[in-house]
Amino acid sequence: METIFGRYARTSDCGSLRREAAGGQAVLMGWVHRIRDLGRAGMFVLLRDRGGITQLLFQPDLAAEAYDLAKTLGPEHCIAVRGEVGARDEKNVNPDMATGEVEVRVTDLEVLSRSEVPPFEISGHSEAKEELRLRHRYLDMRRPEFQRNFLMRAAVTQAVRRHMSQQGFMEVETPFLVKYTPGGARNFLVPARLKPGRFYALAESPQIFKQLLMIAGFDRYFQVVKCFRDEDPRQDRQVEFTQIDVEMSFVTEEMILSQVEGMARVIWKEAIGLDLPEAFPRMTYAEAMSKYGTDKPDLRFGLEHQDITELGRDCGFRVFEQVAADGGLIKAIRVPGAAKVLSRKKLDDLTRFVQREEVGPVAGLAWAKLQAEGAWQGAFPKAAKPEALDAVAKQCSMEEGDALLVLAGPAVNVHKAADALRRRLGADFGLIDESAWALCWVTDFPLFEWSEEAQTWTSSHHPFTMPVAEDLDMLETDQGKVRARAYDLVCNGYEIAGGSIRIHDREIQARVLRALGISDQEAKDKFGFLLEAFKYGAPPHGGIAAGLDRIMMLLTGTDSIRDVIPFPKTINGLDLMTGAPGGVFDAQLAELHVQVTGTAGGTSQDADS
RNA sequence: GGGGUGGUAGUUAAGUCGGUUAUAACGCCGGCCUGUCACGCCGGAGGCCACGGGUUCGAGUCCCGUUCACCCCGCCA
Repeated sequence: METIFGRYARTSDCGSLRREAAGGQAVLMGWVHRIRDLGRAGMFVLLRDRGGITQLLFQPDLAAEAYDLAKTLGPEHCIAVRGEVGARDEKNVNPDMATGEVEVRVTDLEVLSRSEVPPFEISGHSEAKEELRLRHRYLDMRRPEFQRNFLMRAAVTQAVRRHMSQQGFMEVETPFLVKYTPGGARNFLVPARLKPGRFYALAESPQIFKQLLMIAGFDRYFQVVKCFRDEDPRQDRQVEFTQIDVEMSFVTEEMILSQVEGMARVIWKEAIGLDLPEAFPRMTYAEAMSKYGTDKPDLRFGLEHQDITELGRDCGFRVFEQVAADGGLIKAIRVPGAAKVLSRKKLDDLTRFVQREEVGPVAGLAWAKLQAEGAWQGAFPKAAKPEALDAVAKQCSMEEGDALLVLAGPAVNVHKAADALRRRLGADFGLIDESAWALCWVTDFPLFEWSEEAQTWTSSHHPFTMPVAEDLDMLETDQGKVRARAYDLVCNGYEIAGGSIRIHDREIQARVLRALGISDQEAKDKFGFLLEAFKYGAPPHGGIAAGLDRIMMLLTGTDSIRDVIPFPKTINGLDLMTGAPGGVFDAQLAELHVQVTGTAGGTSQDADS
């Protein structure tokens, strides 16, 4: 038997052979996916590589030596084979396989690398625990679904680069090691060996640099770039993640939004062949909060919130009257046709759910059912004045057989609880169209948020966000009402991009910084270089950053961004495969002039214990 | 920082009220099988019940702590 590797090149990958190839010679290399030994009939081996899976046939009559060697194969052995492509008989065709019409009748087999029995089945159907899969990430990534995800990601990234370049954007790299700036996300810190006692920060985004690129006259910039944020990871958040970062000069919101819509169309087309609409619907932040209780509403289903605070003010139902009097919020969700389905037990369950949402106190969950012939059921309708009840029913468009769920309490809590409740109901009642792509712009965010902790106004977006022109007068007087020229792109309940028009006017910038309680000296210390740059003819500019990981999570239909990041970290920020973050030796710390005090779980002395 | 769920064979899970030798499926190993495709049949091996304490005559099971994974809040665009 001839050796194969180094002597023959692969004739194709394992996903390419079709009936037309029958009769020809094939050389394939890949991993043993599955083995079916039928004794004297021969041995079927599924060979897998990035391209797909091909069935190999080993028979004693065909090639005794190859057959005997094949008997020693095990799962995940890496092999090379050579043989004739055979068309399968009609009755042996496997319609579920892309290569199901053929098989390779192997005459030569070379074992390139044997494999121990892997810790979990790559070809299997039962999912191993996440912990184990992350520890052996390179094995998990062998699975065809994973390879499909990453191939799609690569295709999307390429399509974005191609499209953006065609649109006149230039790709520019910005530094990761940057100056620490307080506010916003917590930074990872990197000690500067050459300047003892000083630290770099890992960039949480290229924000300031892309603005400087605009001042530099680059006009249109984009970058596919890693960002670092030392905050607790989540299903849709990692400490390091990838943004498609975009900035443009001489633009208005309209131009940026339409540019991003074009990019999104390219992405969806490339990834799943879908044509998104020319323009996406828009709603203001105020509308989103009012109807959905969140700034990233899932628009694949209804169940909008109704604000019935005014109707509750003098309705006869004590709880509501009290909340209205206290300046709280009352929100109702009409659940069509749910009067029967929402049993007492189910309602109790939902009550526990909204109170368990750790959203702060809400006054429980009131409910009302409209039965046949206008008969009401529930504590609220029983206590409420008839005219108040009618008004509520009218506003909520109640029909017979509907149920109404009502939350009352402090506005922030009610929004949060009603958002959670809406999503829960949507899922429970199967109202979510899983095949839908509900993209939507949310605009007119508040410029500032009050921070209880710091007892000061903070930027909702960042300090360089341009206020809406007609709100400028309120910068000194009514900061909470000032709207920002900021926008988010939301898809199916996930924020997938966010950006703003930036301030290019030094006077407005100074007023915003003052509103944030940042003194001139402080501003100079923190981002003096940017303010300095604004002195030299800064063009009007704005931009956006899209979360590539989240977009890929949605497009691949996976439920965590971990599934579209090759080497993700756990919820504790650990890399279970490499053991990062690991300890370091004292000598390294000494060189950095860094001392470690608290060493919970591992000392600095035994590196990588 | 807070709340929740979980960790039992290589894997996924079951394990009753605290009580004999800890089950099953898949995988693995050996054998059989002339067309399988999640092949099938027969047999076999495989366990520090996450870790550390405690209660008890006796702990996989109860209690306390630790740790890891996942979900949520805080945090984070």
